[in-house]
Formats: sequence, C-alpha cells, structure tokens
Amino acid sequence: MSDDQSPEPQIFETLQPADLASRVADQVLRAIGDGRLRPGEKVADARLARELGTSRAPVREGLRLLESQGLIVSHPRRGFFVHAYDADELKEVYDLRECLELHAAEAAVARMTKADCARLEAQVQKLYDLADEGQTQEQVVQDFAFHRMLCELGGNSRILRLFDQIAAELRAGIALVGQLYDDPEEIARSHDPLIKALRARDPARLRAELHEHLQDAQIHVVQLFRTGAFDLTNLDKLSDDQRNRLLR
Amino acid sequence: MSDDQSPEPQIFETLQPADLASRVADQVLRAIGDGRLRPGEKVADARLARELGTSRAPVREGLRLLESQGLIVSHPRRGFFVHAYDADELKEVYDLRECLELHAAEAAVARMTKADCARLEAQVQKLYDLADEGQTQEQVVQDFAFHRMLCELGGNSRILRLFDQIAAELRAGIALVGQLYDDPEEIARSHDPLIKALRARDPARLRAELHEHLQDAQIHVVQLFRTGAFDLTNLDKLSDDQRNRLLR
DNA sequence: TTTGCGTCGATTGTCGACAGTTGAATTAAA
DNA sequence: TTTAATTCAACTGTCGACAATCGACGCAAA
Repeated sequence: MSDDQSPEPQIFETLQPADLASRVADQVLRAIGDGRLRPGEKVADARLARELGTSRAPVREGLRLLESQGLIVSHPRRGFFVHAYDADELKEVYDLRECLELHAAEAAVARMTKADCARLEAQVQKLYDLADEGQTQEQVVQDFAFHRMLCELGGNSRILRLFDQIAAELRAGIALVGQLYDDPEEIARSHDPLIKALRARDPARLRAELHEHLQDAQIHVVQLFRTGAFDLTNLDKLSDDQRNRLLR
Repeated sequence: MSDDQSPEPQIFETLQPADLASRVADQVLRAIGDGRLRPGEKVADARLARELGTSRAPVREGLRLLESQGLIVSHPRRGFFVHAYDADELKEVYDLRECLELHAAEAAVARMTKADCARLEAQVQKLYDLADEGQTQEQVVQDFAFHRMLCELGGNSRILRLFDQIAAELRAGIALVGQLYDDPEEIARSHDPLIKALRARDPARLRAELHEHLQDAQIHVVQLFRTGAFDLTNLDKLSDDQRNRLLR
C-alpha cells in the first residue's frame, strides 16, 4: 500500500478536449450575454449549425445544456428560444440570487483572509474609478465581479456555479441598460456599507446591508423592466426594423 | 381592446408533446433515483439507445439536459457517467439545500394561510404514523415531501425547481439508506420545533430551528457517507445483506 | 514479475438524410 | 375587407452511418 504518498504536484494543466456541444453552449451563452441574441428570439438549430459550420447534432446538444439552466426554452416541434422573462420571473431570479449571495457572504466573512478583504475593497475602489471615467458599461461588469468575489469567498463551489448561471441570465438584460443608471457614483457608494461590515467581520450586519443593497438593485431593475425597457415580448411597440432585427 | 377580459378558465390541460430527449432524461433520472444507475456508473449512450429502442441522438440530448444539472458528468471522448460525490461535495449540496430552504421557509411564514399550516402539521403527523408502522423507506419520501411543501409555500418557483433538482440528487444516495436511520420516531420528533415556529409565525425562530434541523441531517448523512455506507462504487466492502438492502 | 507495445472490439463525436410539422405567404370564398 | 382554405419553403425530431478514439487484452522485452 504505497499509493497514498504525497499527492504528487501537478506540473501540466489537464488540457480540455472540448467537445463541440459545450463550445456551442459557450457561443450561445456569449451571444445572449452581449445581446446578439435577444430574449424571446428563436434559435433555429439548423441555422445555427450552418453559421457555426457544424452539423445539427452538437448544436442541439449544446442547446440542451442551456435548457436545463433556464436560459433556453424548447417548445417541442417548434424549436429553441432564448428564454424571455416577465417581471415576476425576473423578481424570482433576483430573489434567488439574493438567497445565494447572502448565504455565501455570511460564510465569506468567517473564511476570508485580510488579503481577501483588501481585494474586495480594491474592487469597490475600481467601481469609483470607473464612475469617474464615465465607463458605466464596464462598471456593471465590475460590479458583478465584486459580488462574484463574495460568492467565491463563501467557499461553496456549487453556489458559485449557480451564481454564474444567474449572472449570465441577468446580464442578458442588465448589460443592455447599463447606461440607464443615472448615477454611477451612487452605485459605487452603495457598496461602502458592505465593505464596512466586511471589515468589522460582522456576518449579521453584512447580511442586513447586503439584503438592502440587493433589494435596491432588484427594485430598480424590476421597475425598469416594468416600464418596458426590457420587455421584448410585445414587439408591436417597436419600429419595423427593430422588430426585423429581433426575429431572424 | 376587449382582449383583457376575465382570464378564461382552462378546461383541458395542455397536453405535453413530450419529445424523446426529455423522456430519456426522465427515465435516467428515475433510474438514478431508485438505484438502478449507481453513482460513478457509466451511461453509454449507444447501449441506452438500444435499451430504449431509439437512436442515439435523443439519448445524448437527454443526457445533456441532466449534465448541466450536475447529475450526469461527461468526459469528452470517454462518455457519460452518473456523477459520484465525494464527502466534500455532498456537504456543499447540503449547504446549498439549506440556503434555499431557509430562504423559502422564511418567505413561507409570511405567506402561508391557516390551511397551509395545517397541511404542514398533517404531514409531520404522517411521519409519526410511518414511524409507528416501521415504514422507514416511505418515511424518507414523506420527509422530503414536508420540506418540499415548505419550499413551495415560499412562492419562488425557481427555488422550488432547484430544490427538486437537489432532492433528486440526494435521493440517489439517501433513500437507499433509509433503513440505516436508527430511530424513525426521532426523525418525526425532530420536526416538532419547526411546526411550533410555524404556528408562531416567527421567521427568525423558524430559520434557527430549521438551520439546526438541517445541520443535524447533514452531519448524520455526511458521517454515514464517510463511513462508506454511501460509497456505492466499492460495494465489495459491504456484507451481503447490506448490499442487498442497498440495491433493492 | 513488471513494463511497454500492437491488436481489436466497442464506443464516441459528428455528419448527412428523410419524413412529418409549422408558420407565413397566397389564394379563394364570404 | 375579413375570414377560411391552400401552398410551400424552412425547420424539427429522429435515424443510421462513418471515421476517430479508447481501453482491455495479449505478447514480447527487460
């Protein structure tokens, strides 16, 4: 029994023999994330296969991967579609996100090192800098990154994965309206109470502050959504060429 | 604009034009749930297709559906496998479950009606009855059902769906060792504090009690797992009747 | 006995094909 | 002008096929 020796250090990373299916999923994810594919839009596997230069089988498998994540919906005999939220659903997703993030953050307080805390502070500083520079689009990205760090420090990889999934879903809508936030500096500032609670290593306080922080975001976004900024489902309100770009 | 009248009552359920892929996913899910497919076991799509009498395409699509839920793992060029937990991962899943359930339960306290509360109490009574009758297997099922009711009353369908997914994952291991619990009545009894907190409609108290309740379960299960009761990959180590009870 | 190298059957990833549907355009009827 | 049939191209779900790959086996060399 000489096989539980030292866990020999890895020299090379295991290289990823990525199959087409997951690469397709990746592409579609990206397309949804940056708005090339809009909520509710049809994703014809045949067409996608043509564009990607593959056969339909791996495309369909890739879409199935996204389907059980909720990003893609399939109506049998009708095809695949980018999932389109209504306001209630959006609220549920935000609620879920909050649930996960509060839990992770609480754990993070207990686990993080001084260095971790400093990284979080630096990230918030970045939000201020981007606000100064007027880079609102990038600020949204870095805002997400801050919250992702929190989840990561929580130490539950499963929760982190879910957060990433949700982030991808929300990005589909949010990134598009990055410029709709009126006051980027206010965004940055709203992270200060979180930092304070983190510094104090006070889980209950962090929980409370984060709850408020996320609640604000949810209300803001859901409200925007309700005003129709997001509502891509009733296309009649759009101009013709807008509609045409949306549907195929 | 006469089209937002009363939301005409549905008479027939929309019948499901189930495609093969999702039916395959269903079958595999069930097979994992009741132990016909064991953690770590290979799921060859060709073989599965042969058994189900279909071609490989829908089988592979179905497996992809389960893959992003974490139930199935695919190693490119090597095939699909039923995901096998190690103890750490199991702990993460339990942690996630707790996170979701605490959140849902808190919301449930605020939303539930008297009747809902009564249903929950009845469900716990069922646990007592099953303990008396020695129906430990069924007790595990009804135990899950109780916790699912909580999640359902929370009102977030997204969270409920996640709970169901996790339940399916855990059932793969847990249901099998139902009879390994030493004291079924103790199981039933452990739900009493929850009922009390629910009756009192005290979210904080419910949260605390539920936390403890789930923590106990987690510790119990993870411990069992560590002793090897779950490690179905090396069944050889178990006695014959243990094995038989496990694999039905 | 261990280590390394072909061989070979089984399995995987991907492809192209085909029948059955769908939804949009088109035509005919009211 | 509205409503109902008809037509048709495009797409979907599923299938069988094929080359590439894997891993188990056996055999030879150390």
